[in-house]
Amino acid sequence: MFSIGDLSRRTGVKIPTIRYYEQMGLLDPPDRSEGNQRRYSRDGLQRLSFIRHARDLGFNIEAIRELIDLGGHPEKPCRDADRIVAEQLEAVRNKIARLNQLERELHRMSTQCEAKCIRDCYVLHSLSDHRLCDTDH
Amino acid sequence: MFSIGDLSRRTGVKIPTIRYYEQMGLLDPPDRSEGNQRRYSRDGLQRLSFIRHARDLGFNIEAIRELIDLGGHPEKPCRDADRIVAEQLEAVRNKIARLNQLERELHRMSTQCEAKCIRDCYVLHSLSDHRLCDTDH
DNA sequence: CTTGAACCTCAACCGACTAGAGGTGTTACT
DNA sequence: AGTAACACCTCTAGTCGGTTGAGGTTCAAG
Repeated sequence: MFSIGDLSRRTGVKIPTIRYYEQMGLLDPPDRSEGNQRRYSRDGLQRLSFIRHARDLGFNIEAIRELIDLGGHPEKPCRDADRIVAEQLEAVRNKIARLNQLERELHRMSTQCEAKCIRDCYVLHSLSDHRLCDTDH
Repeated sequence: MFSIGDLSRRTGVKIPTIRYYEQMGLLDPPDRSEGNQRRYSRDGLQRLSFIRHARDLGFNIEAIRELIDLGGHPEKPCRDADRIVAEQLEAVRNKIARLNQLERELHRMSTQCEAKCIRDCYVLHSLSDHRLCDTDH
């Protein structure tokens, strides 16, 4: 049996976050000690590791709930799990594309300013005037 | 003079968001009509465009506040503006690096699963077992 | 003068936590 | 058995950057 602190140390998930996951229904309410403290089984630990890993990969709480549900129905086709991952992959790729645009724009801003004072600062001018931008955003 | 709706249409910033920016001190409280409705000058419109552009580039409210303050002191050196942009550029690059890792991992998950049902689904197995990952996250 | 769209304020909500107050349980050591 | 230190409990409120809705007022066209 593990205390909430044990789980926290083993998974790297902070204690209040573990309680939050319980409240959100991602973790089943564990047994309690005589003094009402949470006592987790090895299953509870594995479940939390799963959640941690999924969060690290950027899945939101709702998606994780779905993935957990799927895990409870081993006979079902894994089409749904594939779909959830595919959606997440697309979301990540979109973010990357967007951030690459921003990176170019910011890099351009930071290298083109040769002014000595704010009055002529390229940074502030390009923030004020969209036409100085490369990409449309 | 522009109404808040005019500003919204011209900048693409939603009306409650404009009021929120005012509350956050990014926009000066504008004049009001007889009936207490906001009436913006061309300056107000430009200020909001500036904010919109900076938000699009990912600057947070605090950074935008700093940039606006800098704009009010044209004689100062633009070192501070450069620093803010450089910080943002680094933050964006870090996010990109992280998302590229996730992209690889998710892509691997989504292509390696050839199972027909959840029991053998590679997706769920790799979420459960960190050792199946390429990168450390 | 009326109608309907646009506007006002205020409060609550979103996601995914984090922080703090005020109180109780557990454990190691004497 | 007592005590000190630390871990844990619940509950509330705060974070960021907004969004949503209720309930009421003003504006502009016909």
